Amino acid sequence: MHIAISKPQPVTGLRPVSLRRLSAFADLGLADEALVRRLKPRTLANGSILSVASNEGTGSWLLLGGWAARVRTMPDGRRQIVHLLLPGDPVNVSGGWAGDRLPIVALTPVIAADADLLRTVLKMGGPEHSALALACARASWCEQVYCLNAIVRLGQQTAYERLAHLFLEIDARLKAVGLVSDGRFQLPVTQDVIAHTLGLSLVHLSRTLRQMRKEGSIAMRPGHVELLKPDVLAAAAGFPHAATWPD
Amino acid sequence: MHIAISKPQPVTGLRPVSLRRLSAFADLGLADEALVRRLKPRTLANGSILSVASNEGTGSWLLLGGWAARVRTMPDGRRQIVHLLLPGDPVNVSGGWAGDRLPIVALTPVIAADADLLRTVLKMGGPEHSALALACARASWCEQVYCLNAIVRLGQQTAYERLAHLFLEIDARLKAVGLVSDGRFQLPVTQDVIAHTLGLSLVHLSRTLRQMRKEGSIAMRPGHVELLKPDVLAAAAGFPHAATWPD
DNA sequence: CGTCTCCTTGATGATTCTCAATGCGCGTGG
DNA sequence: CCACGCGCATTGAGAATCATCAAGGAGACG
Repeated sequence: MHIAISKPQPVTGLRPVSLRRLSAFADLGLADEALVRRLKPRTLANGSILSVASNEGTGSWLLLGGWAARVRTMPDGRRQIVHLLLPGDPVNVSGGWAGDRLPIVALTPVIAADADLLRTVLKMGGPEHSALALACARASWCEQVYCLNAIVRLGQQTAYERLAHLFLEIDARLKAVGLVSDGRFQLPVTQDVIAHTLGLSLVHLSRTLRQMRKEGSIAMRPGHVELLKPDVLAAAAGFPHAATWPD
Repeated sequence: MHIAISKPQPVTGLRPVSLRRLSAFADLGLADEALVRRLKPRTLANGSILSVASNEGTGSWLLLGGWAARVRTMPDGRRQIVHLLLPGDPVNVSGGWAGDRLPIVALTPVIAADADLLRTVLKMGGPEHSALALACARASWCEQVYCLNAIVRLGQQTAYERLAHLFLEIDARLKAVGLVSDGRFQLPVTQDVIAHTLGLSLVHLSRTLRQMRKEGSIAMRPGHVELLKPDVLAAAAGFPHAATWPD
């Protein structure tokens, strides 16, 4: 069963996916929406570097389509995907999050709105964009929660459990931006990517996927995944990925 | 070779360890120092809960002696230590860090200054304590970096590599507050704690420690560790834990 | 002296990795 | 249109890492 590289996911619905995502965090005003809409979308090829390590103030984006990841590479070449970035995610917009200093790589062709302007505006702290600033801060908070979850996943769980947990997390995140239909979501990355996210070898991940398929817990069509038995997966995942925010 | 539970580490030097730690991040003014000194130290028994999950605004501390940890427990009882808290660490003082929502458990008897007042004062954002706020924010930043490092450690490294990396991290952090002398630092926790930090079984950690001892990379006396061959350990650790901060 | 906690060690088994080979789909160029 | 190459997924076999179970010992403490 193959997972094919696909075209960037289209912007569905009337409002861009970025606005749908951010509105879930705060009631955006008209000025907020206008500012977000003004940001220029760009298309980036698979493998592009969206952001370089230790280079602050550049590489701010609102991800509109396609997947990307914060990656850490070790001197001997081993790679760990620290966090997956999905459509709707703001990246490097709010300050104060160390994850923003990790390099970001496009895992598929990507459409992203250049948010350097947004970052600059929010940094000034004007009250006219306080709702937008709050929304971005909460999105950043959620990303932190996902990273903390990753520590538990990698430290305590088996391959099967890790995969179940990750699938549920992706499902929930994509649902939040309306990218799950009929219980199916697009998985536009190779198994290599999932393996690097879960700290597993490609071969072992492939076997774990097969096991889930044979059990009937999931179904896969090229480039897509369907969670057939979310309760079974949730039982395996063991702990939730709920990302509630403070304030 | 045994690692004994020991008494809380004394506050060494003229200034409390918290001030030594924070001064490394920013030039504290007299008002800052006075505020920190005013916080009341308390003694907490081993196993005490310093902070409860999802309970904001309470459980702010400046750790003065002893070790604590942010812990995540799974429904079936498995535990992962997400982050170790060492003497000098401010915890739950700055806002905006999701790690502050994890439960904190004392791993040894602990001396900690109650920092609820500090948190409140900094939250008001007055300019008279901007340096102190900056120092706390940078400490929080460092903690985030350690958590991101943990993801790579758990996802990509072998038991030996993880242990080497953790020892170097602890060594560097304790050095920063003057708690390493003659290349030796206190390790006041049981091997169980280290195992839960590294996502390893107690037995396997014990064997890995033995291996390092036989190689002569480390030496252990009850409650203490000495890194005899830091270069060997660094080569195994593979990636640095440098925590530089922005702004 | 007995008990308790913690560390150590051995034996065994499960999980996971690595190496290697195969096959499928797809694009490219003849 | 077909042959070929390439990237990706799959599968098998064997080995390494790591976990679990179990037993024993050293030290602390009452």
